Amino acid sequence: MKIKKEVTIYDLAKELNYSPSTISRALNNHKSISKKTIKLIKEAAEEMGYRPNNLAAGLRNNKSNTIGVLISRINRPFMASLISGIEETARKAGYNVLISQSNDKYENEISNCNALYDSRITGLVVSLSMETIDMGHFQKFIDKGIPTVFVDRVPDNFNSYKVVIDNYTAGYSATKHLIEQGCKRIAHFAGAQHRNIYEERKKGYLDALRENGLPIEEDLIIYFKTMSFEEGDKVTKKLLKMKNPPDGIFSANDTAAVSAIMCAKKMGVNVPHELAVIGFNDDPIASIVQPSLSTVSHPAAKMGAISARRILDHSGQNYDTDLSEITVLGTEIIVRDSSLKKVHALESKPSR
Amino acid sequence: MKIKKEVTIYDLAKELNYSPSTISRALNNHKSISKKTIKLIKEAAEEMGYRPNNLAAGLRNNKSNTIGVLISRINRPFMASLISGIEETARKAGYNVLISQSNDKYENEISNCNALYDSRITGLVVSLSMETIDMGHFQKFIDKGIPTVFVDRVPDNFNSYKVVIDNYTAGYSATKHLIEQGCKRIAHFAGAQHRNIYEERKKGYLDALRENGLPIEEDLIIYFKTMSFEEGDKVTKKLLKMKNPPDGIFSANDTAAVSAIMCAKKMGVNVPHELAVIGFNDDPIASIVQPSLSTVSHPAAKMGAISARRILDHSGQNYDTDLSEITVLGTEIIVRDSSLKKVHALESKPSR
DNA sequence: TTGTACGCGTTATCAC
DNA sequence: GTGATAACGCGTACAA
Repeated sequence: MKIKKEVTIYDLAKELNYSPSTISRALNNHKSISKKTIKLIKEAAEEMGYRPNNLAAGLRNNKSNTIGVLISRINRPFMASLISGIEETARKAGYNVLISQSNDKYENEISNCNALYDSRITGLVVSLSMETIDMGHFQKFIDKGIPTVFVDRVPDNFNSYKVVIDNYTAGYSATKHLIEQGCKRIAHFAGAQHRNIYEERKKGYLDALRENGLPIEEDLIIYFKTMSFEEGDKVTKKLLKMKNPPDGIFSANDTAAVSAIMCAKKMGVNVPHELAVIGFNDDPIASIVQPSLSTVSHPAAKMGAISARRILDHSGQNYDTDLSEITVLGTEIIVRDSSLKKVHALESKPSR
Repeated sequence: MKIKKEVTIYDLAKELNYSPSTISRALNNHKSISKKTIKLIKEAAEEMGYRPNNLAAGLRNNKSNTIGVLISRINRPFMASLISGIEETARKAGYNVLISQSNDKYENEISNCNALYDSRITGLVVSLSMETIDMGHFQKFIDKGIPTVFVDRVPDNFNSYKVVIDNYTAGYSATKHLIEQGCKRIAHFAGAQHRNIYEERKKGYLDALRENGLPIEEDLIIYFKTMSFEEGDKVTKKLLKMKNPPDGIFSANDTAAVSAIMCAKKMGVNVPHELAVIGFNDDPIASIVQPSLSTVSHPAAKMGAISARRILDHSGQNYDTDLSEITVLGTEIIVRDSSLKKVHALESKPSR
């Protein structure tokens, strides 16, 4: 099979009797080229099947119009939506998106960092792996003035752009909601505490208890390792077998919350009346489980879009590393059936 | 903020009193360089913070060690897992992954195709948009010898690598399963028929009915536009209000199947006894809904891995466009509660 | 408004 | 085992 030769600006130049520079300028809508010439050249380019070579342009400009994304795992609803938001925004601006997943391993995060750096990405969007504590591998991006945006799982000891939700307030509100529903002994499914999103959610939980005169019981705070369905199932079983079981659960993610609901049902514990549950993220499963799971909305796609925006807005300018701008997005408590102990005036509660 | 200058092989050359070519060769483990020199140079590179420039290497070699991915939407469980599989395989081989989503629009697919082409990707993995009929925009990849792999939603009028599941057999088996459970009037939620995955599933459904002596009723075959939850809800309501409603549903995706279950419950129709339901994909919601949804497994991550493999295996070699190798993966019927009319000897049915 | 000439960082080819 | 050189395709300073 014969492989067709690439059409370059030189071919166009020869064909149209222009110099390569004129071609280049025309294709980039340079102001010094007349509209007419631009049109002529672009049409010829189209016709001859010319396609720009991003590699060459990137080498020349020392940047590739590519946003790098470094996350833990793609196949999680939150992450997929995050990427989707990034991609959409980037694409509209003519940028490409390079993705890599760390699988929550520190080592992978480092090597992926390098791979992305080697591709001379224009900017980087990161959601830290569970393991990551040291941030040294990100320094080279800062040093080279490559805008770096941390999303959701952000570091607290590293100066850079950050896009987060107000985890503290969300945790507080979720807990408060359970209290308002009449819960007296609320358990908390907590994530790894060195990832500050989980720490903040727990702080909100603790403060909500305190401010409402409820005692804090260490037994009711469960520190999860993975927050998986299996882990949630095991933990819930244990909790419900206590002599004095909790009457509410605030889980830091939906997966564990859903497992709690299903476990409770299996054990004959009524949700929400004997056990009210609220999760976090608003994953699709939250509206499918029955009773449907109350949860905290997590604007994943929006966070992705904002992160991409941060990078695009830097395009060309120098990157001021002293500026550590933090964007904090609000969340909303989504009340469904799993926490509705009191029957309100509401006739029907939309489950979706 | 000062931006650090890039360290290049020239800097290394000057520092170590070698020529740039030797540095380049050493970094690429060229056989003609002694182990000792290689070690020396690599250590110095590490120490001086050298990082290769993929753009330059890509320009020189006319390929970028990057796999391009073109799909409809990232935030669908199947697609996210597919990408995850591609990324994992690519990463291990030192390749990057560039993603783009068409949002099921033909126009977007074309422009994304161009964007990926412009980045001189090594290979392309595609799952077609719902709208796509004409395949012209993929021709340039073939012409240039860039291996192109179609996954799941593949064309039938275009010669190239394809990775699919056996949709016909899956559709047949799913329907057969419902028949074995005693269903006599089985409805089918069908996807857009010009996407052959849906056409095949329907064919399997039809043949299963025929071969088991059940009549085919056009009223029971519903052609969906989006296969969304809302659409499924509406359709199910209508079906169940028929004078002679179906006693089974085979849905071409899980989302619509789950909506059918939830709709039936709302209307007081017992699932599975009055209405057995089986879906397709094994999305997370399938094991959460109650009764849990029987479905067809869809090895998304594996399909991604295989697609990436196809491309990697071509690395360097010429691409034989006459070879249209099709990889067909098997599927499995996952029996859960939504289709279990007959109580089998099984004591407990794992819901997950 | 357009052309000339050079360099971005790398690697393959040829020479020694 | 190593060095010199050209070339990949493009963008831009400088010149005209």
